Amino acid sequence: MSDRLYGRDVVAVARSLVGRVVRVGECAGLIVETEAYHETEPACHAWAGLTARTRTLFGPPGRAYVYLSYGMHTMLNAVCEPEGVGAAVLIRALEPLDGIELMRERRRCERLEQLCSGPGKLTQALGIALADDGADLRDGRITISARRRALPLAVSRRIGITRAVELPWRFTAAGSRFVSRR
DNA sequence: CATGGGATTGACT
DNA sequence: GTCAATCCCATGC
Repeated sequence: MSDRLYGRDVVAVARSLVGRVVRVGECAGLIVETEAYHETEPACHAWAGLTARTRTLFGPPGRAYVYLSYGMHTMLNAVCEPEGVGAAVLIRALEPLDGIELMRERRRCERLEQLCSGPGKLTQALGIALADDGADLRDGRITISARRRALPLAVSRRIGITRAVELPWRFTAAGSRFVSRR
């Protein structure tokens, strides 16, 4: 089941995840922005091969790959492609749905548009930590819905990277006010 | 073993 | 627009 959704081309999965719902406890949000990363391009952590940090990336699909960015922000990814291939979809922004007051407290931010409008923001809002690395996204603490809302998709280049910048592997819900950058 | 650069964010000029 | 916070880890001597 999770193999059918995640164990295939990472770019297709990145497109497919826009419009699904991420839920952690009472908090939930609609995915409005994703990016694909694959071991064959140098922006991907798997580019350097299997290391302690990227062990989860090369593992079975449908798990959470959670890592620390800039020493302070945790990033949530969904591991994709067959086991042994290093690839994942970075969840970059959510439209808040449930548990909004709790997310406001965690983020110390009132504005709905800014609660989950970035990969570091949404993990803080949802309470996702490094300990969630490797968790199963189907029946673990973090879930991504099987159902998906059909949203008009916009394609663009990935943000915040210095290598393989030309790849059009960023997918956003067209016109959404909740994406990290327009 | 020392160094430097991030799949970022928020504060500040 | 610029910049620091903060730490993991890849790279190079």
